[in-house]
Amino acid sequence: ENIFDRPRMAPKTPIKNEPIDLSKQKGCTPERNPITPVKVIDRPQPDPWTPTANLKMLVSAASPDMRDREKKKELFRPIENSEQSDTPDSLQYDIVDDSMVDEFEKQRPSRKQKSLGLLCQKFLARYPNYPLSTEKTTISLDEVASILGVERRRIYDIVNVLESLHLVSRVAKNQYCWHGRHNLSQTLKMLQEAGELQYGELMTSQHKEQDLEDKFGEQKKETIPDSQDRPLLEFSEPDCTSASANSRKDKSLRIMSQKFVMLFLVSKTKIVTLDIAAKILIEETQDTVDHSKFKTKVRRLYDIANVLTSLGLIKKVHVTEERGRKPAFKWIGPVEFPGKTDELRGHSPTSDPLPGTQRGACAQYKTSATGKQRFTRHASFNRAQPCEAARRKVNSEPNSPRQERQDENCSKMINLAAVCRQKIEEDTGNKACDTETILNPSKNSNTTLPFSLLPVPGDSDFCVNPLPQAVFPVVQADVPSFSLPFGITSQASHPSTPAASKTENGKPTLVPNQPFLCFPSSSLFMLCGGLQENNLSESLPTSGDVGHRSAEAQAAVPPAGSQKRSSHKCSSPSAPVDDEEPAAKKQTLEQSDLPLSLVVPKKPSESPKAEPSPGSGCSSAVHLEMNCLDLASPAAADAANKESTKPLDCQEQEKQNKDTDEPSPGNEHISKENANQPFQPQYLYVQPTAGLSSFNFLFSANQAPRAISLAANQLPSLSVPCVMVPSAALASFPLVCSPSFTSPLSPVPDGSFSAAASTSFSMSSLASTTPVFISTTAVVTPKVSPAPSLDPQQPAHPALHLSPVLTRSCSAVKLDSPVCMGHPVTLLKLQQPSSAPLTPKSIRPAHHEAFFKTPGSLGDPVAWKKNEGNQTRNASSVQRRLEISSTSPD
DNA sequence: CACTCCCGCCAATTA
DNA sequence: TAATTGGCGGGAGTG
Repeated sequence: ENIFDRPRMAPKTPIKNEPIDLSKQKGCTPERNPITPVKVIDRPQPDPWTPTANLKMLVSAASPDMRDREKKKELFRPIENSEQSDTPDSLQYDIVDDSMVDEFEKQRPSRKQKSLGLLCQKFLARYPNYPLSTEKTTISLDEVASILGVERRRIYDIVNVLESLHLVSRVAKNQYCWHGRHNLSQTLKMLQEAGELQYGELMTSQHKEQDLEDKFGEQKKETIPDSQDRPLLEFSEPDCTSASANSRKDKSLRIMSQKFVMLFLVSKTKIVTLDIAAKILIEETQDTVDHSKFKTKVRRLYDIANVLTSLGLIKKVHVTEERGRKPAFKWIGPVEFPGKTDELRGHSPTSDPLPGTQRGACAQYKTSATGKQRFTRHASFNRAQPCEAARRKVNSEPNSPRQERQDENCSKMINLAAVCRQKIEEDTGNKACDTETILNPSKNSNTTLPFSLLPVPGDSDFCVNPLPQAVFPVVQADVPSFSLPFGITSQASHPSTPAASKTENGKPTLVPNQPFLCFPSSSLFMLCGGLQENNLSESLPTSGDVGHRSAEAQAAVPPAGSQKRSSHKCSSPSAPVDDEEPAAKKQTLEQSDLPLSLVVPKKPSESPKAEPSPGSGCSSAVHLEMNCLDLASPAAADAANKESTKPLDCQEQEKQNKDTDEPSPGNEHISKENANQPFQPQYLYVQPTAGLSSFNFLFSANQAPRAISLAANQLPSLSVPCVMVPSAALASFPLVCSPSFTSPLSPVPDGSFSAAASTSFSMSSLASTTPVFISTTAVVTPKVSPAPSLDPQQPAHPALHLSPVLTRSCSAVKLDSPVCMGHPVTLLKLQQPSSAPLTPKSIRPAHHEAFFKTPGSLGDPVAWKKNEGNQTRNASSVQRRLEISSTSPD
């Protein structure tokens, strides 16, 4: 809307909003400026000051001015309104009926028009969900405020929440960097983990009965008044370094936002009532339970909820309890995050492929394990290192205030994550086992994990280890031979493919299709999505799809969806996806899920391929998400979407569009937008397994427009979009990256999109690579000479886990594929979604950073950070999964 | 009247 | 010290 308006506005009066805008605009944004005048003009001048204002504005577009204008605005408003105005918003641009319009519209933009939610949508509309890695979009608060016609204060409300989810990071003073949803799954995953630690208990109990409140209250106070809370808090903050510091921080909207999200992620029902949330969030605890405090908290929660709603992560619902109906919000975002992210860990310092510089860039990302990464605002670059340290330790010391805090938080997060991981590891023994979670994960995987790979069989170690530290490593492990199931791919594709593709949202298609390759030892992975993906598809069996969907439904509501899921699950092992819980339903996830499920089925098929040997092979499931990457192709996406699935994350927004395919899901889901992205092809992800160090990924991402195109061209020959190569491998192989790329590559991958880079990669890689890769599909592979390398059968290694999540996924896998179970099957899943891509993170960051900061600061930290970034990106991209179970091919 | 939540004062932080 | 951030809560719009 805004966009549209703008144009018009410019000329005229644009803006709906208020004069303010105009004024601002004038000053600020040149863009519009052109006309800006209008308002002024129009308005009668409102004021004397106008002139002045103008001057000021002109003089400085700067923020200060902005403010003034705000004040002025106020003045103006009346004027404007009276004048013409316009309708503010959208109403109509046309003022055709001036009279009518003016009167009505102008008057009031109505409160709704000014709502934070709407504002947030406008804000989000300005940036792509999955920006190319290469681009780093910077957001100028003043500019945005002026463009959107609101005071800066409001922008802070939005940005703070977005920052809590890592969709943006603060770069400098009035500047934020837009990251998009690439990292969203990771972030969510982290939050979920953290939330489980902190709130797990509560939620569980609470959920059961919805009355969380009551119980809640009780529990909280009794049991843990603090304990529970605290964790989080701490989480967020390190030690508390200073109480003082805390004070503000703690309350911070950011933290509240994270906690709020955690509640959803932890909640089985995925529904959280405001009052409960408020109670929980009032850390203070019991003491002050003041009513006023509660009230304030609720206000803030509304603010947060509005933003989250705009992001498509939650939706407003009402819970009717005995007492009556209460306002509540339901999580409709992705539920599972498979991949989790180990990203952080993954990167080991040394290994990082990334160059220091890049890292610096990455710094923003800081990756912490999960999401923490926040970047610190400005300096983050530097911080990268610290982060790492922090993550290890948990608390980082605060260096600078904010950053520190963030860092701290991160660190806490990290710590938590670490803990989780450890647990996982421990569990690992089971490795595969982990089941439950896993299951979910699987579904989720899309979302979350971009890549989760699970190694199944043999790799337990891998899996495990990886997590803890570097996630990636796993991969490295050895996968001796990697097996790729090319065949699989193909197989998969056949059958369902078509259907699948469509069915789902498309997104999957890719995934399934994708060929994935693993190299055993060397560890290479490739993922391909084909452009074609659709076709290819391997689609998994449809059923899978179904499952997904159902899953979605389930997630949200057990009832409807669940069945399906379960069934699916049951039915097909592969389906792992489903998790039970799904509560997850998160749409996004769900969406993802769907795809997954699709995938899943395939998996089986795949598996055969994959499967390498148990031990040896890696089985991993990788999920890739592809984000749509691009949004660019929305259209496509849309089209695709419908069915396709996938894209999920990215698309959540889109989701809506889509509709849900499924019935059940339908409910809410609609949102799924997933779809779209599907087309996108693939993503390349490189997982770093070893935290990068070990692997390099290459993605081709089709997705990106560019990429795609390229990919297409080039790829065609190849089917594979992505390839992963272990670092070692790289070394060995020339192809990997061109030298130059190498390092970059890794990063790139995620970025995949990043267009250029990735592209290049692909290309280059392709060319060179040949040796290396793998394509999944036969077709694809053509070039693949490498195939040989592949060894399909060889076991792949699973191992890529990145994050704990991964682990889960792994487990899930197991579950899923019972089939597999016996065998050492390996599964590969790729999730595109955000999560997976751990590796990627690094990549992205790099990009970003590079652009921005880069300066020296980059240093090491950067590298890993980059990784994170990359991952993120990856995640965002559409997810796709491939699963392969070695064993069960068909 | 209850639910939402906009608005913007003003303090904490930063630069 | 000035500017940027952002907590906070009054109170208005909605239903």
